[in-house]
Amino acid sequence: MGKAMRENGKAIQRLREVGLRPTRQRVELASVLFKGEDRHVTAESLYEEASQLGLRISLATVYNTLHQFTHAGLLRQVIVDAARGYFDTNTGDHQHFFLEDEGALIDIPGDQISVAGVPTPPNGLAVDRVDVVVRVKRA
Amino acid sequence: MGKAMRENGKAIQRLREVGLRPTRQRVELASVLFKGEDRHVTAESLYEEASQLGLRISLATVYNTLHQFTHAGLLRQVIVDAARGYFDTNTGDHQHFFLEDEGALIDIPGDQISVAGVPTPPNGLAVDRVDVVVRVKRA
DNA sequence: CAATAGTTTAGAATTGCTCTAAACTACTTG
DNA sequence: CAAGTAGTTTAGAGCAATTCTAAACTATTG
Ligand SMILES: [Mn+2]
Ligand SMILES: [Mn+2]
Ligand SMILES: [Zn+2]
Ligand SMILES: [Zn+2]
Repeated sequence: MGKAMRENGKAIQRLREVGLRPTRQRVELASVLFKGEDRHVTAESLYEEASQLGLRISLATVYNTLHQFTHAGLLRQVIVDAARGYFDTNTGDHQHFFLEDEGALIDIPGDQISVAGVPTPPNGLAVDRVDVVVRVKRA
Repeated sequence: MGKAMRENGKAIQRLREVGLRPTRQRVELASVLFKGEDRHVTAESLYEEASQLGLRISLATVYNTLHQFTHAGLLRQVIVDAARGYFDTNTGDHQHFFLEDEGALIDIPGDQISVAGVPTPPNGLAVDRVDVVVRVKRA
């Protein structure tokens, strides 16, 4: 029994838990995304990576799957760049460094950073999330 | 002497100060942008507004002008939505509520909100800016 | 095993934005 | 105050990221 196969087993279980049919494409993408450490991907970068690994999945499916995983709570979206959407396998409370030169994201643990003094939202609105982006550049 | 004409006078002065030729298009857009209170616009929304006012300016010029004003320090860009770029007439230190349902921005004064515990950036990098976006939704 | 509901896909479409290069105009200089 | 020229505007083409469409496919259920 290969390593990929065991990874796929875990992915299938995970997909069932959140109510998504474990299709070949979803299982393969979940295996790639959740295999090792937390990571940040774009649709295009994940499509590239999957293609490199020999997985045959269309770009449209990568987009669909990223959104489905996000709705299911397996991923979260990070908005740091007006040109490109990022998806994050770390769904816990945390913030980001954004390396503007290379377009890379680095996690900042949620308990390390704190935002104080957020005013009460305008009437009828509730805070959904507070995002902190620390934009960094070559010194 | 009409009100618009006085507005234009101020706009011309302002453009000269930052080294931009006061062309008809730049003067008109500056008048619209800096007439009253601080505001947040998208290229499309400003183009719409100018058109409504009978100002004849192409969309390409609106894009060019927004970028030129930003480089000149008259505007700043705000990244809150992966699909659309926002420009802000308030260039001072402040943060934002983002109303996800309507795509609107509301300023939070910079002295009201504070971010503590930002870690030292990775080697060779320096903090350019710390952005806080408070995403709010219908309660 | 059907039947069916959900999924994938190629390719077209859409969106927000940038580029090109030709026409135009603000500023300089004689 | 005429050129001259450097900078500006613009229509339209082009582009990159993303979404849509609708026909082919597949996981699940009975
Ligand atoms: Mn969006
Ligand atoms: Mn886009
Ligand atoms: Zn992250
Ligand atoms: Zn603002």
